[in-house]
Amino acid sequence: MAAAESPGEGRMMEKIVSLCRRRGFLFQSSEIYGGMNGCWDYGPLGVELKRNVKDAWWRDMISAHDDISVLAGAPAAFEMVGLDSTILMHPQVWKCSGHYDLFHDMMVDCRESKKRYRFDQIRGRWVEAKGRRAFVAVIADADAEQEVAHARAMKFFNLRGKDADKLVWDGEFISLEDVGEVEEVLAPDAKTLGSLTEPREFNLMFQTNIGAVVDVESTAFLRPETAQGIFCNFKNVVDSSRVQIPFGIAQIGKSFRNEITPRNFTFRVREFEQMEMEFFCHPSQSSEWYRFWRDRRMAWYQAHGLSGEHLIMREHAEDELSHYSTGTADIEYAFPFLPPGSFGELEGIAHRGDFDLRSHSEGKLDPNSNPLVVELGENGKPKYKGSGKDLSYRDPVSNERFIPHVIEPAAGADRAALAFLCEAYCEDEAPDDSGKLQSRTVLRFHPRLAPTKVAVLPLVKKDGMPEYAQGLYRELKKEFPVFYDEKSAVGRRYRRQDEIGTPFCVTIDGETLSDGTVTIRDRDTMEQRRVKPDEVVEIVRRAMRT
RNA sequence: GCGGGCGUAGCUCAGGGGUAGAGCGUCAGCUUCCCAAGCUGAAUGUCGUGGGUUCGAAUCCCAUCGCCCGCUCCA
Repeated sequence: MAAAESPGEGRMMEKIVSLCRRRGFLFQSSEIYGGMNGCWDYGPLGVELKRNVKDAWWRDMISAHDDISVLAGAPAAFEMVGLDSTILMHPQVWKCSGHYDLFHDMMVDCRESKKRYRFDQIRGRWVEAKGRRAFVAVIADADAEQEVAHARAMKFFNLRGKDADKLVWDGEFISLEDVGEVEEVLAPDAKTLGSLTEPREFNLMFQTNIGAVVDVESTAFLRPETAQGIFCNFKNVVDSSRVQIPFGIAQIGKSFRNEITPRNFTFRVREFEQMEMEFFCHPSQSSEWYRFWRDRRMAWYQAHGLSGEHLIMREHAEDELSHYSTGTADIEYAFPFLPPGSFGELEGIAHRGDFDLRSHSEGKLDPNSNPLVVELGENGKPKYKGSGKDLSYRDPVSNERFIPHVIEPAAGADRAALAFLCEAYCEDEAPDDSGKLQSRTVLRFHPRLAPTKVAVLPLVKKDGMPEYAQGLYRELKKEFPVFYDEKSAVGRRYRRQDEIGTPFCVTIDGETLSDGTVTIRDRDTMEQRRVKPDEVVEIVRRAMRT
């Protein structure tokens, strides 16, 4: 096999996007109406791929999890349960989770410098010179803002150092929010006045209204992450399911973020599917559990085909972490659309301490406080009131009552599917029937992720081969997604299956009719061997399991 | 949101004011006992969308939507 093209080279991503469309993995949403930015539909093969990704995750997290053994690397045995919470939740959820503040900003654009600023972050001071008045805006730390403003004012009024006393400052530094005269503002990176646009609202959460009456009281948000549905149900799950700490609650579902610039195929989109798990444990063991989940999640991607150097784990440096967290790691993949050497996030594994449960109980905590305290509003009361419900946990053995710490592996299902797709994409060469090398496109999916597991092909369309093949097709179809194809030359049919990543092709030939054996062809090696038809199920099953 | 590039058949693209082309793919048939481009035949587009200029627009102009790249933003 000749050298395969690796991601990052050439027009790799264009080829993948083209293949996805041509073969029915992904289509642009609402395409017949011109498309919708940041929205993609999964076609017949794509939906199978993505569902296989989610199934593999769910199996690993929930249905195949062994509650009673102590897994390698784990501090103890643990339980796992699932959940499916709603997309619409009480508006207070997002205030206490921090999303409301984080995702809700007024922004201004500078027409001159093309930069965009958060409206509340721009401060400045009125100054007068040469009979003109200007509001010199800066983005700087409080102790440096006068220095920066002075330098900019000098430059703006075209003054020399000795004329510094001609600058007449008027008043103290104030926020741009308190300035009405937009046309007299010198934007932080501009040389002329009045280059800033009016402040515009940027809401990264999708807003809607509950009920038919539209008013402020009815405003609701589409969830920007699934995790909060888990935190809000923590008590319900504990009270109803007999789980004991340590345990995890997992959920797969759609989330929505009104990204300003959706880009890079399905990597940054406005509607996406998450696979999230919140793992609740005793604070004294949380660091061990963090390391366990971090390594386990990495191993999951590797086991499903991202085994090469395109996958990395990036541990956040100490100074990137919130003080209440003992660790955060991103699992990242070198997507072909990224510059060489850069990686895009597939999953974040975060040690979140007791931040979330306490915020939903006491009121939104100030993430910068240490120890964590409730963030206060201007009136000295909690900025966002919590539920007031006790979300602590009583250990039934020791009787100790504590607020559990949380380890959160949060993965993107669409991003994972895209990474598996990119990693699987491969162009190699294979000889045609005259021995000449021809290019071959093949998706080397892990058999568990492949949309179709087996193709059944009668070698020629005569001598009873189709009938025999159809019988085998029906038999295999009881177990897996199987494809039957009797059209055109067998070589071409092999290539078609390679291109959609079908791991096995079973061919019925003249020998089948005399001795009852079929050939099974391996997608990656293109080697075939003769087996009994009833062995096929076991071969495929085994490949999917490993 | 800003700047640049691009939208013609399922895909890759050619054409550049006078009523739409190629290759591949697809489909049908033939051939074929193992790795796509053998043979024969067929289908397919209001040239992204809307408007304007013109006797006439895929072609020129404007707007809009989408894609790609760079900024910006975002985890």
